[in-house]
Amino acid sequence: MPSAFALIDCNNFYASCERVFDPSLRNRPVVILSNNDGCVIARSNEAKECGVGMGVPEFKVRPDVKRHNIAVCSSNYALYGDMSRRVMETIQTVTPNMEVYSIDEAFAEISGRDHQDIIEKGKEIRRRVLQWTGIPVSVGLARTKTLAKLANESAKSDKYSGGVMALRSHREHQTLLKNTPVSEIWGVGRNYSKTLQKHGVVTAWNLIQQPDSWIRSKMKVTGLRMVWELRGHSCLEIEHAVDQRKGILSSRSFGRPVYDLNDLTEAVSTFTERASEKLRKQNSLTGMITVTLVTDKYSNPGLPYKFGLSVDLQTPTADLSTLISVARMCAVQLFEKGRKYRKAWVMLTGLVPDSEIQTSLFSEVDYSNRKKSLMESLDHINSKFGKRTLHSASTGIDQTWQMKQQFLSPRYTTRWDEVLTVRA
DNA sequence: TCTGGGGTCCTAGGACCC
DNA sequence: TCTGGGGTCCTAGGACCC
Repeated sequence: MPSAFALIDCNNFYASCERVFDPSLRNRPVVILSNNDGCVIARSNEAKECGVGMGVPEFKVRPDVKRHNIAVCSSNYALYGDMSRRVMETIQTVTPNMEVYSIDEAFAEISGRDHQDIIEKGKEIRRRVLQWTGIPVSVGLARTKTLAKLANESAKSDKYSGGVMALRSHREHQTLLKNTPVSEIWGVGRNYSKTLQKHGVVTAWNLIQQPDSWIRSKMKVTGLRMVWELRGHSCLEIEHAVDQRKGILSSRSFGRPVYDLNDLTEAVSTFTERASEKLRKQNSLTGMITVTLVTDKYSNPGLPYKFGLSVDLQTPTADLSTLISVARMCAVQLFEKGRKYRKAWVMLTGLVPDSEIQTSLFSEVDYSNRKKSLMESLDHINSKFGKRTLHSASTGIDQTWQMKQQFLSPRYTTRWDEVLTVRA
């Protein structure tokens, strides 16, 4: 039975989520800002047409916002995360063999009696997701994941595709590669793109003509794999296992510059709290914690603006108070009076499953059963009654450094007190 | 004044050992 | 005192993704 890889991608996902619950946004350009309302991270088609660029700082788009009556939203990850789950569950009802690739994308393997049957299933995914969740998606179908990505792009840009595009014939394959600049290939970023163009490799078609050894020397094995995929040899499979993260990072920019050690340790404690929550959620312990303080990188170009410190924990742990005390110690050591801090991050690495605690010869086991059950109760209470119901005192009360979210929509689908009111 | 927050994989090079 | 080669492990950094 023939089969194909599908890439299902939500159109302008964040903007579409906002529109599901606020119909007044439907015929207006919409942009979504990053955390801290810093820059544009998503745009509706109309906003793209108004010339709003991706990643542009918020203050630079203000004139456009005014001129074109653009709706501006802070990012609402509680809403987007929940909508994403609904979309993924819907896709799975059509094709169980799927991989959640990101918050708004999924790969799937679709088999059918023939090509036409496969395309019909692609259309069914699109129809069902739209009907069940209100989110429009595009579907690209091809022999490899990388080609499915490209097919998806043309499903989006081609008005007549109906949101579904399949690469079937040799000719279609060739035409698409000839029309695709290297910079648009999945796995080619800014740097590789520059190198390739310098050597006269401009389109995907040019790229697949190059000898393997040349590609490997320029773009390593990952690049070579990608080129094979473009040629039509599948090298990347559907990955089901949601594997464990290898590192956990928690960080935020501050809503205002921070000069004070107290504010800084408060923030670092908060990020440690969040990171350790993620750590326990995947049943891991961490062996190393890194705290980094970030100052304003734009005011002194060229000078160091990141200051980090890593501590080997001797024995892996997931205990909040241990982690917070180490993280605070790092912050105190890194802190220098007079610096203008913009951001901090806490990274946990050297993760091990909590079933495999290895006790170090020279120190006590940190993550005792007593601590473990304390942490379990903490996580349980917070998941039942809401985040930060119980939290460490060191994370502060006022949190005046917290990020800005001036244009936040309600968490319609995950909080009872913010559910949409149809008629009040 | 104002510039996101997560992640992954790969490689080079240093430390160390035999 | 001089010397080689091969292996492993770890880390930093660079590339990429959404």
